[in-house]
Amino acid sequence: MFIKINTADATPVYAQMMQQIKYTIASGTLKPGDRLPTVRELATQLTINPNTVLKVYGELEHEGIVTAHKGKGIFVAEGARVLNQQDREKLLTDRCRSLATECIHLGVSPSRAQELLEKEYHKLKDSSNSSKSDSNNL
Amino acid sequence: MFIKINTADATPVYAQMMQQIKYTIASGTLKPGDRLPTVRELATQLTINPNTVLKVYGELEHEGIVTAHKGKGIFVAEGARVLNQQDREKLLTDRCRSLATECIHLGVSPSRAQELLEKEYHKLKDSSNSSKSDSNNL
Amino acid sequence: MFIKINTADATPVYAQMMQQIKYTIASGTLKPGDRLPTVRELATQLTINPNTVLKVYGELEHEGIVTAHKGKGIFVAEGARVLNQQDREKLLTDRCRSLATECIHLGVSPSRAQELLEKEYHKLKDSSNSSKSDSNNL
Amino acid sequence: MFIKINTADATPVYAQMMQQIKYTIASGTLKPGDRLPTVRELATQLTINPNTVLKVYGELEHEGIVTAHKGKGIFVAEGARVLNQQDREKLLTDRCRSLATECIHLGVSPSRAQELLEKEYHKLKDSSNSSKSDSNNL
DNA sequence: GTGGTCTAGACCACT
DNA sequence: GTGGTCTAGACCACC
Repeated sequence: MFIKINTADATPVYAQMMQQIKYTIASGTLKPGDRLPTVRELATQLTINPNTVLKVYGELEHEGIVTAHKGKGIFVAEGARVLNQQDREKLLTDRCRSLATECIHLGVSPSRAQELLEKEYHKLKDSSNSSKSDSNNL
Repeated sequence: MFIKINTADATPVYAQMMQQIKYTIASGTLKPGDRLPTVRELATQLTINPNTVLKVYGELEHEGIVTAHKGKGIFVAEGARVLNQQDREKLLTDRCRSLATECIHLGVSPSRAQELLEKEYHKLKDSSNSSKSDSNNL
Repeated sequence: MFIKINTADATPVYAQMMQQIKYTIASGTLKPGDRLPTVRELATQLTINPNTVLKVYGELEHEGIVTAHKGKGIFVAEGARVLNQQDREKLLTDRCRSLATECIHLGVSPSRAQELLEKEYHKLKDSSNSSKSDSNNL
Repeated sequence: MFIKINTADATPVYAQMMQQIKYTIASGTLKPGDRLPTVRELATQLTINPNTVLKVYGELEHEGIVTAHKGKGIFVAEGARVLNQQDREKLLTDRCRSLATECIHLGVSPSRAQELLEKEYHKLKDSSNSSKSDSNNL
């Protein structure tokens, strides 16, 4: 699979996994209805505890990104949107504030960040629309 | 003052602080020999526990990025590395990709994120300019 | 504390706890800002594992009913509403369907259930408005 | 047919089924000697695994509520207890209190819940009446 | 064999 | 001493 864990990073393992799974789905590498690796598969592959994977999948299910079916597996949700406009704005604002903070510390102009954001966004969109040339864009 | 803690982020407070201080030094905004805020200043300003700040400074000193001088304060070490523009862009690109991922999952347009980014950036800038009585400019 | 776990019940321990904590808050026995028992307290008192309590508190935080502060404790949230209208309706409809199902099986008219619902609702509301006579209404 | 499974509920499928069958018998809707649906019927109708139904019937037989006759089917046991009106109200009151609790946390008026309750009740009734070709009336 | 609950206990982040 | 992450492993519900 596609996940890399950096245990040296202070970011919790489960948070790293969530970010990367979200990315994989956003990029179209995994599409609605697709089955994700089983809890045990991911756990053994990443040499982490199954409970950690379980937590990740639980959180993703809470966010409406995947749905679990006992005895069957975990699947990418059919595009269900869960958060309302207000919550979305709040979440996004948090993220943007963090990014703005980094711009300041790195001494990079926000317009450059905006360019990069747009570029990355369209990369993701393009790769999710074309099922074939995924590998180029990762 | 430029440090902003995002409690919504899963990243621990101390890690956020370290990253931001490192970046500020890496960008050249803080130069070798510059004095950092005292433990007490930072703690009261960010409304966090002094022990947390102490830990951050201890860790930074351990990494050779700052050096403590008893009774004087904490200073940026002489050997502190400054990243070039390319390195900084690479770091920023990672963050922008994460943000783009969130945009897709939240179903929000990138232009909205760009607006928010700009808004948050200027908010941060304004708040740092208006606090002229800060003892230093970290 | 106020929680009773029935291990004979097929309902998971964590679900029983959530229901009862929600009830305690809804009834006003616990008010916004009040501190809940610590993870370890609840765990030892109910002779269950701290992780189970942690899961309960985590879920409640997800639902916006409590907020956690590291090193301080867990507190009843200040009345934050998280779900949007659509999600609320969905959740409530599920609950009503379950209740309707029980009415049918028990051979009780829905109007009787409606009466009981109204009665219980006002009991909760009354007990949350009057801080003094709580014990009577439990 | 009267059994409805609510997958959103944390209560396991088999437990929901057992409760509903017990209640139907307790209310006198199903009387001693009445025949229950076959395992296969119930499984296909509720789109669940036959093993789950098998387990439910096995458990009910173990509790002495039904008796299996090879080649004939499953029947309500002669000694099955019928609850009086008061017992049934007590059960229902518990559920109504839970629903009232949810109303408060969701910030929804009880009258809205009452509407939904009525709506769901009639939906269930209609669906059970329209399925005349069901082999029995559980 | 799949996801999910629960236990037991180590270790970390923060006050 | 607080909540939170992670591990290790048993057992259950469901397919």
